[in-house]
Amino acid sequence: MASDRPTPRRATIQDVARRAGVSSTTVSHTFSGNGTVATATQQRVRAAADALGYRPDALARGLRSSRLGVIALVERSVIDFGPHAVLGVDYFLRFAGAAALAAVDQGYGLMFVPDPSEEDAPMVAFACDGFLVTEPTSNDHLLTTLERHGIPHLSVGRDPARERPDTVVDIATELITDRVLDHLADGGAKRVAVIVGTDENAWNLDTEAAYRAWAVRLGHEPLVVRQPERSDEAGGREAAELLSSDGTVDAIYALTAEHALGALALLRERGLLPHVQLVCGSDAESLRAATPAISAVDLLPEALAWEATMRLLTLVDGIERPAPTPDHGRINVRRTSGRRDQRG
Amino acid sequence: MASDRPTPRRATIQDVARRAGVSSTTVSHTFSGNGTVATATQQRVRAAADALGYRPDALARGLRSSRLGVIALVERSVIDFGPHAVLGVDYFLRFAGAAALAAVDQGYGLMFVPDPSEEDAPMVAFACDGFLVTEPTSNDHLLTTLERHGIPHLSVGRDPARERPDTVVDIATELITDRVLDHLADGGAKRVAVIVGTDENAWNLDTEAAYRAWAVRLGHEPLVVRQPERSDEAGGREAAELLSSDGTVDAIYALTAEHALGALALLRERGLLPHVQLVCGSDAESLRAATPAISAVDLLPEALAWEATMRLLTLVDGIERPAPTPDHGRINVRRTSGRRDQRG
DNA sequence: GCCATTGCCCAAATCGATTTGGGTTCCTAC
DNA sequence: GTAGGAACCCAAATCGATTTGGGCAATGGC
Repeated sequence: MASDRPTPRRATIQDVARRAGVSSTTVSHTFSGNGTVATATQQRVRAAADALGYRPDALARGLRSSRLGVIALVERSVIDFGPHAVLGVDYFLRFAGAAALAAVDQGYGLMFVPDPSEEDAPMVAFACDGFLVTEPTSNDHLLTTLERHGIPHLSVGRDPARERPDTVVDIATELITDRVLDHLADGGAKRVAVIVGTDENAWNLDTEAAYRAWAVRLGHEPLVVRQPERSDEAGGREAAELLSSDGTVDAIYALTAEHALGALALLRERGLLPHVQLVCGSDAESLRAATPAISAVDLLPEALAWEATMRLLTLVDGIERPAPTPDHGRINVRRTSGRRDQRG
Repeated sequence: MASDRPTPRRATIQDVARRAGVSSTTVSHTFSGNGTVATATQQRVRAAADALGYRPDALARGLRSSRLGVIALVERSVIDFGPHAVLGVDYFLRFAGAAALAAVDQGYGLMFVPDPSEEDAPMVAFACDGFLVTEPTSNDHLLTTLERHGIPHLSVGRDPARERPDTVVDIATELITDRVLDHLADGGAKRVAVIVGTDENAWNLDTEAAYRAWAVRLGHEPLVVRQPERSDEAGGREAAELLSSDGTVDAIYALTAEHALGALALLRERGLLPHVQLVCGSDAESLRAATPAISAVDLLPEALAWEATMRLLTLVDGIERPAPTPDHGRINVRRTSGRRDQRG
């Protein structure tokens, strides 16, 4: 049904060679820069190529050089939970979009793939030149496979069970956590509690660790509530209920947007605003649109994606690329946190 | 730097053939089902393949059969405006995620690409077996190229300047528009106005057309405000200001989430809620989280993506696939619309 | 004048699969 | 007993590029 049209066969390198009156080797050299080709000949070749609308076949080229020109993006949460169940939606789209743009900027394509080590994964997944894995889980199976096969890869956020900082894009969780906590203290908080998720990823674990260290440093009694990521707003509400019943908590740091929204709803009902501060660990549209707008950490997925893509490509083709921005996580201060005289 | 490890060369079909004591032809036939291979031989081949961890090389296979096993997704808005400027964020991620899952489900990969007809596009973009183009613009250049080359493609939403319904996934804009308008009328609206975008895509144009037809049918005077998509909330606010100054408008249908949010802000300030109803044409987290929560059309991107992917794959490989759901657009009624006795 | 170098170009091998076009056997039917 | 067909297997061509290993002039150095 698709192929009954008189599809005009794409021009090959042979066609160009014939038309320019040279060998295919010369055509190849003209475009790749290998070998030496007289200027006049080059012009003839290019003219012929233009006339025929020649574009080299990525597959044939890839077969020979074993480089396809595509990197793979494996977004754990999206793959595992399905697109409609993704938390912090903005983060993953922004990451994927920016990574795609960055890859394209360097002449590569970006492929969205499931875990290629699974049996039913499309074979082409394995043909990718490198892999970007967001939020690896503990002892991530895919990372193990990639390591064993010597395939270039980078994880965004570390695998908590792994010690390979050379293949990790640091999301600076400790730094960010400290910043948020200091910000809350600066806003007058005497007792900060945190709501983290239950997935075994570095974000959850490192946040909790950094929080405990901070609390110890300041002589606070740590107070951590763990709620499954998928418990959504109900989970956040529940956690906040627990925390507010404590009576001493005057600031909450919730990692996921859903939990923060749930917490906000409860705080509002109980009339605890603006006394209790609230900051969310991953910014999202929904936080900005909430009433009152919730302060949140912008994880800067674009910057992260750009850095990750560039570093991965260097791993892939050995070409050094401009250093990425060292920026990491910025607090968007809204109505639910900050100095007392400035909040609602 | 990446290749100094003693990468164990991947097993080829020759290796398997040697180990099983057969020719490579037989190995190929064993896996493809072509030709005839004795059961005993098949077992030997499979055993050898397993032992060597053989997986066919997608590139080599693709070169011969000119089918890579990858479909391309071109999301116009994301490509053109960049990931952080995307309107209706949820829609595009949900679409991309669902399309990726659907493709994977059928053994294909999904590649995120920029317009491959551009000069600087990665060559591999052209190697894809089929193309999904969301929200084509008027006289979309890419669609023209694909048509000319006879490459299977589908657009989600029609190109307003084109008459090729066979390559379009219908987003049922007329139907949805009627539903929304009826819903508003049902909620008591006597005069409905719409805020549409200025991009020349079918969504904007068809919505306006359907609205005008509806207004004529009911004897209303049509009232349309066009605001650039990128004017964001300020644009929505401005439009709403214009509309409310009219005095007779008691319902607004705004297509983009940003415009709806801007409109809401203004209505709230002017104390026009709940007298003036408000519905948004594309659901998003931010609408749900707004106060009061804004009614909106869920365009069901997952269903759309699933249908589009399946239809495209049928175009690609000729294999008929299960019929998609005929469902299109569902109104999530929240606080800003509906029967008077049920709203805030 | 001769050898070495450089510039320019090409034929053939290669990448790893699929597909074509036969070859063997072996069985059945007449 | 032999022709015709399955059943089974393989060598070689093919896909469209890159890469290797020369070949042939013209140039330069001695």
